[in-house]
Amino acid sequence: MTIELSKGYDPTDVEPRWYAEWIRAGHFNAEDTGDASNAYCIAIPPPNVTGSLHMGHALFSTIQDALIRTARMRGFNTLWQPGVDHAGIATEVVVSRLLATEGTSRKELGRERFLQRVWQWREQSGGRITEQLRTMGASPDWKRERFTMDEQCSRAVREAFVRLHEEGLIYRGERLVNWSVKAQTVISDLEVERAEEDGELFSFAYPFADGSGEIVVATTRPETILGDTAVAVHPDDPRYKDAIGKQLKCPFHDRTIPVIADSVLVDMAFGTGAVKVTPAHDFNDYETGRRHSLPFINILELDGTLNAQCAQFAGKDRFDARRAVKKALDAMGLARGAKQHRLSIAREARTADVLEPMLLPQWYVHAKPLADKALAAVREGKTTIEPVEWVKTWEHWLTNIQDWCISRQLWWGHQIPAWYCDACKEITVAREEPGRCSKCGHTSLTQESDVLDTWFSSALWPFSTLGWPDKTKALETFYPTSVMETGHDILFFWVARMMMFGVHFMGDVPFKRVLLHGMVQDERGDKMSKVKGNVIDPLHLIHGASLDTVVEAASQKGTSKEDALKKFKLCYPSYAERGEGFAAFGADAVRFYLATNPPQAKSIKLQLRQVERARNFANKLWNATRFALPYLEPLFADGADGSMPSVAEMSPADRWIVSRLSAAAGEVNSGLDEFRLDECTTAARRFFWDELCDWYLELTKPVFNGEDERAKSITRRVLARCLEASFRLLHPFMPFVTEELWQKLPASVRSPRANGTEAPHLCVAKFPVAGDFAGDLESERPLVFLQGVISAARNIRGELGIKQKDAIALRIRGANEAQRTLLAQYDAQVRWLTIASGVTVEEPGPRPKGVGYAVVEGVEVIVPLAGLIDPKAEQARLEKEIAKGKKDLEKVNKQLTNENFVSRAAAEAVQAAREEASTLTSRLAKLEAAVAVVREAESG
RNA sequence: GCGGGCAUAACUCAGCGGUAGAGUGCGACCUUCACACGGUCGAAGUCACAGGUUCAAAUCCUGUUGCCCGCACCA
Repeated sequence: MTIELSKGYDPTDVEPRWYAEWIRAGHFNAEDTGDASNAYCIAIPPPNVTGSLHMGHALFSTIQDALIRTARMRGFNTLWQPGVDHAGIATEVVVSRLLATEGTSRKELGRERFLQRVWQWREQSGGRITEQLRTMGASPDWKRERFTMDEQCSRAVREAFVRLHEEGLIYRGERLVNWSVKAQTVISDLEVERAEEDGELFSFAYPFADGSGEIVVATTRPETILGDTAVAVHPDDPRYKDAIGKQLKCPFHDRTIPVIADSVLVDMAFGTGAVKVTPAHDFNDYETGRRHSLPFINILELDGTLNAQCAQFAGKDRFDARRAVKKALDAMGLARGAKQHRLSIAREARTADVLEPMLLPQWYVHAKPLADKALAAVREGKTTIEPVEWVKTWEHWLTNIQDWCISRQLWWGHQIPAWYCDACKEITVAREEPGRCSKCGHTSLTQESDVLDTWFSSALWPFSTLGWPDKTKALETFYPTSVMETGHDILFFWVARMMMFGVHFMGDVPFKRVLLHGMVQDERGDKMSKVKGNVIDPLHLIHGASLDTVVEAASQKGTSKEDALKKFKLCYPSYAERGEGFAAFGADAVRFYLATNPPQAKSIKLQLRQVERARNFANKLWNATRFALPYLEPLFADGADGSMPSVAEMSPADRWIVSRLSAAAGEVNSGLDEFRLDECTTAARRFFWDELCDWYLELTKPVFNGEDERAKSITRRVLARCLEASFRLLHPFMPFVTEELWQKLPASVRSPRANGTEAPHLCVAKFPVAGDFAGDLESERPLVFLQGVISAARNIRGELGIKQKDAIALRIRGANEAQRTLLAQYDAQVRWLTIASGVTVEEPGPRPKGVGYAVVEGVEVIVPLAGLIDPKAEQARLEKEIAKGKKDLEKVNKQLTNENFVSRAAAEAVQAAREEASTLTSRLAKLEAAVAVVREAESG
């Protein structure tokens, strides 16, 4: 039977088919064996349930799936633990928007009905990201999919909260926090997004209460005057020496505030050197207030309006109040001008709301003791962080860690398991709803309405997903997990917190290696954002999309077509110049492209043409197989021997390609182990394209078209085995096309699983290692010589402009016995690859005229084609060669005439230089003689 | 201000002590029996700058300049 392949590879047909087949076969399922020695596990950094696939997801799924598939092929009991997190704020925003379109709201529904609605949304739309990961070819154990809000994870959350509380590591306290008016919740310092914006610095005067003058202060938030409880100056500032301790009159209140001296808060050189202090609404002022025991006056309601303490401004929105305060100060004659000012503004990521520092009671995790353990784990080498540069960042953050504010004023999330006694106000913390107050025994209790920060549940992820707090077989098998792989931007959010909780609750680190990758950015190195209009949807690359579709997806909704296109062209100049959208490149191409970037590069500049190049590579795999299959036909027969021939049976070409395969396998393996996927893809691509296709395949053509059945049989097996091994090596990076092609190969050449049993699919076949193939540099040498001869002849053809249709009569001089044998053996191949009518091996003789001339390993390559060769072109070509040779020789001679080099350098280095010098000298002599003949011919 | 990183061919990046590499792009030729999503050949780099260490430096050290990323500050 002959399998015929279509002319080009079409991923849209192949990819979904194999994914379904792998799932059907259950290959992604891990087993809770209890045997940790053979286990390999990665817990997915859970994507946001509201999310849809972006380039960051594409990158992490590419990297993690490559590691996971490799481990699986190597025979490990492999678990990639999937799942998503419940993304408190983001989900409430999404569902609230949905409610708005339905004419209702969160408030109107009330907590219970709102939560029902969120769950309904979760069922309907919350699984998109996991579907998209399937499209990428990701191979987690879907049977174990977890959600941070499911029963198992929720139980872990309650357990963790209660234990930490019992240990005194969770407390409730009133501090200054970041309040989002729009999201109606507090957020932690880490989630604050700061950016420079244009603002205004407004100056006004505080008159002294005794009428002896005034102090001018400046502010970007004039409305906070209403909460001022002091004005600070620097103790060493001569301007204000006498003012310290005096009272100032508040413009809108019947109260006075003191002038205090504070060297921490005040920078004498900035503005007037006097600072108004609003302890309840500014982080620095808060600290100042504590240092000086100032009153803390809260001026804001939770909805962003000014409260009853704010005189005539009470009830006004914060931004209206700002304008009103300025106007009022102006009217009172206290305004002292305003100027433009760049300042950094803190916003909430989801709503872009300006955050307000406010004094509110919240729940906190006392982070220091946990952070110390996390620090120790890395210092002791229990967990390694790669690339190592990040260790310093890690240390810096963990040694300066702040307590973690874990309460959120949301409904969607894990409601804090704390109950307030309606009688005595005592707090009872418990795993399950307590019947009575732990202090007074009263039975009327109200549960804390706040929920926990989403990251609290994410921090438990590496073990809550494995069944904690129960002692499970899964934990026994897979904890600590092998690797945590994620973007470096998430080091603190996830990695540090997982480490803190893992070490604390499990007594052991949650992962042995932390691998951090960079950010995918646009072609120019800018972060992807809809505002910039440079967002690329990975699914468009996979399935194909028109330019209109691509451009529309790149920008925010509502951007005009022209605008969006302009932005796209700006951000992707080298692709946009074509004015085309994307062909269906396929998931393999996206994966392979992403894997060609060094993972540790801080930014990966998306080069769309390279995705196309990766697609072309998939097509190359396809076509090489298409070429080979007809010749492999005998291997399809029952009982056919598809084994790799022994070295003794192999031709020099066979030995060469097998040795190259061994080298490639070595590089792919070390690249995987060292988190250098770029090295894997480079090595595999080079082997397959530059060596297997460009050389070996071409060399087999005369064999397959010849009469030597024995040679055919050996070649066939070597070729089949090389293809088969290539697919195995490439499978972690291009799972679909390799599976498709592997299945087309004769069963007799397909490798078994690592344990020796039959592999029904490539995704579980043994991963190759260098030692599987006879690798030996010495055995490569004959082919290197042969390639040198062929390349030399081709170079002469190309540079002298010899037409394709003109066959040359190649002459080789000065070959030794082994080289002659080789040339005889590969006569047909040399003729085929150099378009020669014949190859004559001859003794040295008088230098011929009117020929192209080259020297390869001391052997002369002569291309006689009188009449077709332009002597001037040949002379120029030879002179170029000579110039290059002279330059090289000069360099080597400079070394050799340096006594220090000869006496001090390593013996091998000196020896190599000597050999190089002698080779170059003899080569130059021959080339110079040849050029002399050309000159003579030209003049005569 | 503190910390980290980068500077190599037109572009994106490898290399990190022993004669400068890849892919893209560019130029020429080729629709010869797998592939034009292809083949062959070619051009293209004083490896940011200045010192130092070394027999030998893109590679190690110091400094300078220019970019980038964190963290802090910004009344």
